[in-house]
Amino acid sequence: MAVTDEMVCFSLYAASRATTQAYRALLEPWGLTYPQYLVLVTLWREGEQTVSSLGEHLQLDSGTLSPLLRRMEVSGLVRRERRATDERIVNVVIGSRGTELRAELEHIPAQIAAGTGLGTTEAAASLIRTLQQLTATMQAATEAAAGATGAPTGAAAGTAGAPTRDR
Amino acid sequence: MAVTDEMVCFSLYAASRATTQAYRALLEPWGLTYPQYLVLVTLWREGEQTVSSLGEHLQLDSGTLSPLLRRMEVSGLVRRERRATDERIVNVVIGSRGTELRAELEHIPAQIAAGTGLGTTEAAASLIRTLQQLTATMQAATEAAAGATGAPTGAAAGTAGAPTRDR
DNA sequence: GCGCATAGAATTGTGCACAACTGAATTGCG
DNA sequence: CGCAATTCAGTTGTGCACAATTCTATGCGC
Repeated sequence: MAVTDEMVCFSLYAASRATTQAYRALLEPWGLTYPQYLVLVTLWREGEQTVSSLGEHLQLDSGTLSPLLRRMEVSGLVRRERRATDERIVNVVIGSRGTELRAELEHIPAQIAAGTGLGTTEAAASLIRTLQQLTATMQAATEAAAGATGAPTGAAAGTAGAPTRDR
Repeated sequence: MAVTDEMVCFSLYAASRATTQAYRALLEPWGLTYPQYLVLVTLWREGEQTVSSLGEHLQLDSGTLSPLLRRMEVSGLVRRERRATDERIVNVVIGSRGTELRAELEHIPAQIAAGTGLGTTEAAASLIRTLQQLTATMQAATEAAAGATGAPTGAAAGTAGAPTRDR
């Protein structure tokens, strides 16, 4: 039923803010935000990244990442270096402070795990699957809607409205 | 396992942004944001609210609601009236434009429902229960951490506003 | 009545998100 | 080669979130 589905969205919205809040409390001693923490974790696990590849991992665009990475560079968490062979690309590398924090923040995942209240790994895995499927479906729906809005006359438009994005 | 629980948090974060995005696409013709839509729905369903009671419903504080309601008042979506018997309290009432939109936005829940990809009402209800429990647990954990000022390394010493440089 | 504590909303300041745009570098095609 | 199309990061502008603070009105004790 429609109203129930809207409640799903609100519950997501509330739960997301509650978890971000939990991270905020845990990360506050280091002056880190949750998105900054996500960048660090990505670099620790995957190594050097471009701004775009970070954006794919975290599903964020340069409008969000650029200022975020600038702040992280100022505090020595990361370094940004233009790639010599292609000056358009910026490589994001873990910084000295970022390396230090890897050990200091080791306890965070366990603290979060304790806070979720999800007893079994299976429950968590199941929730992840549901959420990922929801995310994918919603993104597809959004793109479909974007193509349909704007009240196009339906005629003309031989120019193939979709900007052909391959992922 | 700890890493899995962190993935739950990231999935929540991603799913929340994906659903907000879907609402953005649907609400864009009316220039509404998702939080603004939530305020309208609350007023339609519950009637006149104070800023505080709205905050309880949506789990938002006055720092978020005050500017949001000011913008909504400018566009005639709501009205704000200081209560005569207690000038501290501001009653938020649906505005003329807000009343009009009730009919115009009637289709939104169904469109969202179509986008969730959650087949049965039971699946949605189950997800809602899981998310609400997660929200409650995380909020409790956050409050507990705030009270204890956790920081297991013995460091801590907030110094909020002075990011990094805690040595 | 007076003073102080408290409640409720608004303000200030920071940091995401995100749409739209800019600007530089590179690629591709004639 | 020459140049238009594309790619990538950054910038601009708006609107949440949220901590911390401020401002006003009310309540309470004396």
